[in-house]
Amino acid sequence: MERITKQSTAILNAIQAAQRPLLAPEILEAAALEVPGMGMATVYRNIKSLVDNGMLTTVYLPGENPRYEPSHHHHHHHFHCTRCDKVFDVHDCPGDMQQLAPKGFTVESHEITLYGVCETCTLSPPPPSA
Amino acid sequence: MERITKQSTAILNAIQAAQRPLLAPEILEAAALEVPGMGMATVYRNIKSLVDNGMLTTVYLPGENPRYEPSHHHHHHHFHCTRCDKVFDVHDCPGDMQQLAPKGFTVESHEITLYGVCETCTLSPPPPSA
DNA sequence: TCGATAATGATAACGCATTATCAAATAAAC
DNA sequence: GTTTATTTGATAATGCGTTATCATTATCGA
Repeated sequence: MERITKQSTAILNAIQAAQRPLLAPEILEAAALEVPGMGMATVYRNIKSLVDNGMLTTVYLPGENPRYEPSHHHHHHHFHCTRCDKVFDVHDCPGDMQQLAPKGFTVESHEITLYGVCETCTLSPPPPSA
Repeated sequence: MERITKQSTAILNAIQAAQRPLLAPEILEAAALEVPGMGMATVYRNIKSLVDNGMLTTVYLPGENPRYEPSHHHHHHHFHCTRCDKVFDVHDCPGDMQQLAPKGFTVESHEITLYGVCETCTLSPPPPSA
């Protein structure tokens, strides 16, 4: 992945514009708006390259396929909307978690996932069921 | 899964004795001590049945295969030891997380995973490398 | 503009956890 | 103990995300 192509540009644009971690199929969907006909393999190839470069960070959430976001290099968490299944960054953190662990255990890091309803879904409730 | 068999008994024993969530292969390993020659398919069949019954709860951690523990029906979290990869229950909780979410988002639940070194691994450091 | 070479797209293949299949073994009702 | 239906074990098959293959296309340095 040394050359700049329409596809690699569209993929990077999609990820940076999203402002939230995207699944591989979401990256394809967004990038294909810019470059119609783009293939899934191209998305995976570029993701792999960007992750290896350190430009992209892989976000693992419980029971979910990996998502990808630009590397932030600062500690943050994630909010998973149970309506639209989109994931958003949460920049706040309750801080040290050592006190939660059992005696004798040493906490080195932690991950927090919040679940609920995002602002968009709150403002756009689902249509009444038939 | 209506009949009680050596296998189903051993599987349930293994899960209840573990005092921590187990992966399917860990359940096989433990139950096979009681019933040698047990097959993986039997483990998956019994897990599925117990989960359907509500006896077992599936524990999803980021980037991990599902683990299983007896249904607790109380809110708790998990500690993942980065040395031995075992997962332990954490019964403490920092409480409501609404304040972490962005404006306009509603938090309905949360998951916390702690990472670090468990007591056993702290007391049994790895042997010096060759 | 040309040429070397890397990237793409289509598709096959892979890895791995999980599920289905089915003959043999076994639990439990009679 | 017999009978009958369920469970088991071995193994094939499945699902699905991801990666490899390879002919074609496109980038970019010369």
